[in-house]
Amino acid sequence: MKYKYEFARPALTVDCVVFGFDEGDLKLLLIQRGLEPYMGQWALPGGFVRIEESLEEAARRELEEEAGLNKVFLEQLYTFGEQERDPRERVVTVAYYALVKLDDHKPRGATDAQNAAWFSVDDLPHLAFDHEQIIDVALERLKGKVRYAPIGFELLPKKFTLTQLQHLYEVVLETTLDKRNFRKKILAMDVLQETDEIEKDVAHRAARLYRFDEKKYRQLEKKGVNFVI
Amino acid sequence: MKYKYEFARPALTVDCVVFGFDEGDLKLLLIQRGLEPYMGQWALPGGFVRIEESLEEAARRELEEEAGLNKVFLEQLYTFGEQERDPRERVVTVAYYALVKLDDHKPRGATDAQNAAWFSVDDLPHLAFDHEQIIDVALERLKGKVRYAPIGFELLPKKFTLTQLQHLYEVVLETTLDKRNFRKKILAMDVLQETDEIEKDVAHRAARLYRFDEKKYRQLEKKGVNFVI
DNA sequence: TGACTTAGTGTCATATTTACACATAGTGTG
DNA sequence: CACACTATGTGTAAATATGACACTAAGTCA
Repeated sequence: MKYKYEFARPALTVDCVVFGFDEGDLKLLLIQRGLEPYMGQWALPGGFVRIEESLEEAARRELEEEAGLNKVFLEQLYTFGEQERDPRERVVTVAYYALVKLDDHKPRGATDAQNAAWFSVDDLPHLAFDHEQIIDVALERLKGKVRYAPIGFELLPKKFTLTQLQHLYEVVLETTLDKRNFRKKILAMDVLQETDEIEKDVAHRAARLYRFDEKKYRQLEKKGVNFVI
Repeated sequence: MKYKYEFARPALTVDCVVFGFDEGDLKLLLIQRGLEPYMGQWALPGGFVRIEESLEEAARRELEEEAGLNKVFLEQLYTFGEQERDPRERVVTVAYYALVKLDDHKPRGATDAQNAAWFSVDDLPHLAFDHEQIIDVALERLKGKVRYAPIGFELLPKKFTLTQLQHLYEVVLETTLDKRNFRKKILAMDVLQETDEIEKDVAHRAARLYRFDEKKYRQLEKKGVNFVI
């Protein structure tokens, strides 16, 4: 007990809501807890903030340590500080959400020191702490943000078909979109680069692959043109 | 030094960006610091989170203690946790923003134990800590939020003219709006209640006063109708 | 070769947004 | 008391954006 303070201090943690997208399904990366409390239960990856690291550094470190993820899209979500959110003591957690290209990070085997697995957002296990509530907030944020910022691309492979992109928006926004209107709109925004490649290994006509043209997007953004689905 | 922990813990504070609106000007409530560090400099109202209170409770307590404000619109903004943001030691702050009806809370005299004053957002003094950065984030948030949620009304008196409302939007969004189009749009949303009163003490034709009809807004919201300027 | 699956494409009706100007009401002044 | 001043309050038309809708084309597989 080396650290002494005049006033009681809450513990400070970070937790990460990691989104992936695969086969038309929005997924979350969860970790099976190896320690009490809630040992054996699924939870968001996260852990204590060290005194010498920033909050985002802590979140990135935990993602690396617990899930082998690095260089992902990461943004602060919300800070949860209710009294009873941790049964041990007062713990305040700064939640982040991450978007990862799922095929770069295939489900890790159950052989990991900590068990990590992807779950479909509409088939989640019961979670530790207030992590279900954190996920609800993250889903709302994702829904709100994806329409006005080109972050959906963070969930798709570098090259993707327009149909994949449309399905992503449909799943996140919990709606259906008209194919022709969707294509018209997204192509009119002029932020997609057509590649000369097409899908592989599909049992039907292969679709053209596109990539998100970030450079062009930055230029358009400067001009005040904005991205809206 | 009664509180002892195995690992070092950052101190945890809350800071509040308090917005007001007056005479066509967006204002911020600042406090002149009575203690080191940055003694005498202007800063956001805020302080340490007590171990037995939630984050929002802490923010509301500080608003009451330092500015005599209660029952204001308050929402979490962002959590700032960079190493060097406090010269004393590691301090993580959860920032909130508040919207207050300025005429309910007239500028307090310089006689307060702590000096509190309203400043126009485009004429701010140099601030303590990273508070200028926090304000930048708050302004962006306000700008983003005011268009899609009926929070602008929190900054106006209960009864207001359409011109006041328009000016508020113009100042927050840093743009100009067409009078006829603005009125058409806001009235078409059907969330304003016309009163039978008109402005007083103006040296020109007095404008009709309206009030925001929160009940009606909730109903429309349920139906999926949304508020967009 | 024929069945199957998904890709890819255009038009028209409707709704929304934008641009734009003048008569009216009330105050203050000479 | 009339005239200047200031801000209120109002409608229309053009341009743009959105939403509905169905068929041919390309490729796989049996």
